Amino acid sequence: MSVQRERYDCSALPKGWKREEVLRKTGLTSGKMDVYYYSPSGKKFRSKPQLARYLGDSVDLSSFDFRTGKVNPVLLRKNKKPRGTLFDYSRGMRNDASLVPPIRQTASIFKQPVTVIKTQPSSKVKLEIKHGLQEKPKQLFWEKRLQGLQAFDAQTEVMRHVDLPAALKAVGPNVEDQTVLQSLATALHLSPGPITGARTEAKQYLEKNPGVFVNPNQPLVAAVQIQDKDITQQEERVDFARQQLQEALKGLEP
DNA sequence: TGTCTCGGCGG
DNA sequence: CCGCCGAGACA
Repeated sequence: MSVQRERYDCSALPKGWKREEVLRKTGLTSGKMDVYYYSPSGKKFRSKPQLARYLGDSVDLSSFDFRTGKVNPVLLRKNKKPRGTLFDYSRGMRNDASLVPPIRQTASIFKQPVTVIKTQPSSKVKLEIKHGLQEKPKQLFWEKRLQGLQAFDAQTEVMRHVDLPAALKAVGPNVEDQTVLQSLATALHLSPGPITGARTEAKQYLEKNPGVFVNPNQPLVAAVQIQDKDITQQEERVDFARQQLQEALKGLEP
């Protein structure tokens, strides 16, 4: 009497997974089809979210149509990677709040971030609402939160700390060399503008009043003067690296 | 207690 | 309209 109780293989899913269709026979929703999936171990799944939670990222379900059980190349076209990109650098990246500069916190009653500017003489409060890209406020010395993080290689061995070139001097209270490096690397990675380092002419005031003398958009490193000597030195390094690469490629020839 | 089934909420 | 899930019915 009860129709279609059979579970069929589902080609879009790994081996062993079964798909089942159950027709509703009575009630207001009579005629509606319910679709279920069964894992190789027999666990029943009644929705795509439930399936996705179970499979994690072992199976990409972004183009999987739960209802039909097939891969649907069209329709779910939203999550397309931009073309021309060889690697998706965001894949596998940790969503680690400690690595992200502080973002603007806004009470949920507001529709968008609001900047309050107090004008000096009149002491009148002016509201400025910005549109488009918001400038993220940065906490002073926020890079110090990177302190103590260690890099691991593929074999999960801790990588040796890198020695800082003598020309790179830390700025700020109790900033270690490794923090300078982390701060610098982060700035190169995140900052849209040039990295010049912090101003140093006011170093004696800086630790007393960082709010005035520190530019939070720059890494915690003193401004560096690039000289011709540095440029030629770097050119030599690049030259050397290219030669080594050439040698290595020769070794790969058949 | 576990499974089956339909209702119904919210997108 | 439909995906998803709660919960009643039933064993």
